[in-house]
Amino acid sequence: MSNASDSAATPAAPSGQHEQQHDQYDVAAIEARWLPYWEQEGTFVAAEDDERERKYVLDMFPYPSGDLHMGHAEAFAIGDVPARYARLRGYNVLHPIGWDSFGLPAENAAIKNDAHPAEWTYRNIDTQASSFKRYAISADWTRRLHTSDEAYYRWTQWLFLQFHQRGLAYRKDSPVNWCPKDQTVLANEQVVDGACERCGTEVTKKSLNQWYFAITEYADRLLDDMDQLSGRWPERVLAMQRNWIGRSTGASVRYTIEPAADGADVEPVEVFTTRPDTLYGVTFMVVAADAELAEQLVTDQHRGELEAYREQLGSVSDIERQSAERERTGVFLGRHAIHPLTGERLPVWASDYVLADYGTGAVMGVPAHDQRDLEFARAMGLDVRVVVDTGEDDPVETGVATAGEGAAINSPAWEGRDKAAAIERAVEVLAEQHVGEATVNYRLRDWLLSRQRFWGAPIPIVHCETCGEVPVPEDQLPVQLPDDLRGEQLSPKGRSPLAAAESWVRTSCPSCGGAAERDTDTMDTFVDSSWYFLRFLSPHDDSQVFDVEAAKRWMPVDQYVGGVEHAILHLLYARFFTKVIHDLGLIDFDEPFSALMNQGQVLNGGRAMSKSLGNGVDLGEQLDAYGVDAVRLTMVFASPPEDDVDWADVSPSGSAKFLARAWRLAQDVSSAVGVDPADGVAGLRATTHRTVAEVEQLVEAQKFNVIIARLMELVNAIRKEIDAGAGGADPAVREATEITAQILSLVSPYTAEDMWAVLGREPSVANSSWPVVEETLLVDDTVTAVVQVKGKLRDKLAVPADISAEDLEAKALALPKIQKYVDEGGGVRKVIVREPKLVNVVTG
RNA sequence: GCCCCCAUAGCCCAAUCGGAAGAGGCAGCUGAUUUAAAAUCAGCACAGUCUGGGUUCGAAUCCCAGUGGGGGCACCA
Repeated sequence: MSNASDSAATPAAPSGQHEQQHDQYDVAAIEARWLPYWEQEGTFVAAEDDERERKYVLDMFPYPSGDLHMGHAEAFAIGDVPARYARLRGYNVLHPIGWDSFGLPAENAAIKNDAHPAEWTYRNIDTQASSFKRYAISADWTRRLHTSDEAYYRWTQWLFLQFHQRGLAYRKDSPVNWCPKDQTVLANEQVVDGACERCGTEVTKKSLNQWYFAITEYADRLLDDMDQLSGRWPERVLAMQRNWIGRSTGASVRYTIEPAADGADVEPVEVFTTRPDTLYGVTFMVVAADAELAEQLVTDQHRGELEAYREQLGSVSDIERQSAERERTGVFLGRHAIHPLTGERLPVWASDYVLADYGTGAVMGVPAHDQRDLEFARAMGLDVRVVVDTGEDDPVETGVATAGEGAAINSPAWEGRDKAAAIERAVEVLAEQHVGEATVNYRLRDWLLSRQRFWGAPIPIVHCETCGEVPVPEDQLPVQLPDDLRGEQLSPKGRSPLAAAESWVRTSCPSCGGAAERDTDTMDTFVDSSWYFLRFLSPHDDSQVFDVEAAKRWMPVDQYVGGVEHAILHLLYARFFTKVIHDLGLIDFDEPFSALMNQGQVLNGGRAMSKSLGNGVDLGEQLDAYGVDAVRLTMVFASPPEDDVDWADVSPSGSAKFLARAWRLAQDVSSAVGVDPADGVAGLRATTHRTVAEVEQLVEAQKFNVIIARLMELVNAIRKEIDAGAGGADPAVREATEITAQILSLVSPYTAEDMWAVLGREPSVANSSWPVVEETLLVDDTVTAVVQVKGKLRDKLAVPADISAEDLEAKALALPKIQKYVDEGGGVRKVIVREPKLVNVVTG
C-alpha cells in the first residue's frame, strides 16, 4: 500500500520508444508526449473572432504562495470539467488563468531575506505556472495576468479614481481594527473572532483617518439582487452574505432631551428600533459609553463618573466585552429624555452593551421585551413595563424577556393589535407626531481599503496644502511603487513603508503645481481581485480598463469555481465592484457570476493538512507517483465537488489502475477509423448511448463524481465485450472506446488524448465533437414491471415497453402470486398503474 | 440565541416525478493465471436509509419534532 511501491511510479521511458511500448500504459511517457503538443497547438486559446456561442468558465485565481498544493489540485481539476465539457459541446470557451500577486506574505519574505517582494512573488508565480501546465488545466495562457504588474494595477488605480469621483471612495476618522503584529488596519471582514484573519493576533482599536469604499450605499442592491442568484449559487453562500449585510427594518424615534439644570439646550437623540410596537414599554435610554454622544449628554455633575467608567472599559478586551455572561454595567448621565408619546421622563444611561457604530449609538430601553435591556434594568433598578402579552410569565419574575409575538397591551394608540399590525400603526403614529419614521439599518459597514503596507497598489491621491485631496490625473497612471525599497526598509513601523521613500512622496500638486505629498497607503488586495474577471477579457489592452465590447460578448462569467472561504469577502466585493462599474456605464449587467460552485477542501485523516499536524501531502510527490491524470481523477471521483476530499479515504493507485484499464481498451480496438457503429452489437451500443445521455445530465447537475462511476461501468462493459463478446473488431467497441476517451478527457486529459491517438483519430480529443445520443438506443423493447400488493413487492413481470395501462393491470392481476395475496387481503379495492414499470394492488 | 447545510454497507458515495434500497470505488474474502509475487481477470459478501411521529396505494425522497455532525452571524437594539 505504500505510494513508493505503486507500479504507476515507473520512471519515464526514453522518448521515441513509445511506439514499441504500446501495450504498456506508461504515465510519464504519455505526459511527455502531449504536454508540448497542446502548448504548440494553442489548443485552449479562446478566439475573439469565433462566433460560436460563448462560455466563460473561471477558477478563482491563485495567490502565489510557494508551489501548488493539494487544494489547488482539487479546485482546478473540478473547474476544468465544465470548461472542457463546454468545449466538447462546441462552445467557444474562455478559461483564463492569472495570479492575485499583491499581498503581505511577499513583503514578509522580502524583509526576512533582504529582498524585494517582487522577487519572491514572480519566482513563485513561475513555479506555479509550470506546475499548472503539467497539471494540464485547459487554460488560455495567452491571457495570463498578475495583479502586481504595472499594466494591471494602473487600472486598479483608475477604478479607484472613478469611485473617488462619484464619492464612493472617501476618507474618514474612525476607530478601526488594527493588527499590532502586521502593523496595519484591517477590514471588518478580515477580523475573525476578534483576531487578525491572517496571523491570529488579537486585534485592537485605533482611531485613524482611513480610506473607505461606500459599499453600504449598495447594501440593498447587494441583498436584493441575490434573488437572481438563487438556485445558481450555493444556498449557504447566499445565506452568509445575507447575514453579513444584516438588513433590519424598523423605525427611528426622536427623543427630546430635557435641558439640564445649567439650562444648556441639547439636541434630540435619535434611536433605532426593530420593535416600535414596544414604544410604551420604554423606561430608559442607553447610549454607547464610547460614543461622542455620551459626552454631549452627560451633565457636569456626572462627567467624572462617565470618565471613570470609560477608563475602566479601556482595560476590557473586545472578546471579554462580548461574552454573554458579563454583568451589565453603566453610569447614569444625570439627564432625562422625554417619551415622545407619553411625555414621561426617561433616565439616560451610558453602557458598553450599546455599540457606538451601529444605528445611532443609542437605544431605547424596553426591558420587558429585550433580554439585554432587562438585564440592565435589573442591575440598575429600573422600571419594567410589559406592553406585549405573549402568554409567557412576567419578565420581572423570571428574568427572561418576552421577545415573541402577542397582542399589544398598555399601548393606547395600538391596544390589542398583533405584532405586525402594532408595528405598522406605531410607525404611522411616529410619523404623524413628527417624532420618527420607518428606517432600515445594516450590519454591513463601509469597506476599509487602505493598508499601511508596501506590496499593493498605491492610492493615486496627492495631498496638497492648498488644494487638499487631489486625484492623480488618469494620464499619469500608474502611480508606480518605488523600486528602491527592500528588506528591512519594508518592516512595519505603524505607518506605510512608502512614507520612507522621501523622493517618491515629494511631488507636485496636479492642480496648483505647488509642493505636495503622495498618499502613502496601498490598497487592500481584495480591491485587485474585485475586477480581474473583467481584465481577462483584454489583458494586454493599455488603452482602457477592459474591452467593453468583449464584456458584452463574454460576461457575466457562466461558471465561477472556488472555495467557500471567499463566500463573503471576495464575492461580496466583486459583486459591489460590478454594480459600480455598471453604474459607470461600462457594462450592462450587474452581477458578475451567473453560477457559482464551491469545491470542498482536501483533508488528510479528517483534518485540514497543516505543518503543525504533520499530515501534509505533497502534490508533486503524488503527481510523480501516480501521474497527473490519476490525481485529477481521484479528486473528481472522491465525492461531489462541494464535499471535502479526505486523502486518507481515497485511492490514487486505484485511479491509476482504472486509467490503465481504460487505456488498454484503445489498444484492443482493431476496427478501422470510420466504421459504422450501427453494424456493431446492440447491447454495448445501448450502454454507450445511455452513458452519454446520463453524463450530459450529470455535468449539468455538477455530479462530477458520478460521471466517473458511469465511465467505469462503460469501461467494464467494453472489456467484457472484447474478452467475452463480439471482440475488439466490433464497430460498437470502437464507438464505445472513442466515447470513453471523450468523457475521460473532462478529467484525465493525457490518457484520453493518448487513447484518441491510439484509436487513430486526429488530436485533440479536447476539441472533438461530443457524441450525439441516438435516442432509439435508449428505449428497451421490454422492461421489467414490478407488481406490489399494498406497496410490497410481490412479483415481477416482463412486458413490452409500450404496454397500455389496461393491459398491464390485467396481466398483473392474472399473476397467481398476486391472486393469492389479493384473496388473502380480501379482494381488490383499488389498482394504481404506472405503466410500464409498476402496478400496486390495494386490497381490503 | 438566530440562520443555513448534511446524515444510505467497515469507508468514500449512487438512487430523474414519491414507485424494486445499490450504480461505481476503497478496504475485505474466494478463485483463475504465475515457480512465486506483482499486475491482470472472474466472482463473493456486507446495510434497509440517524430516531420518533405524520401525509400517501406507496417515503431514503414530502411534512413535523428530536438526536448527531458541519458552517455562518451574534450585546447589531
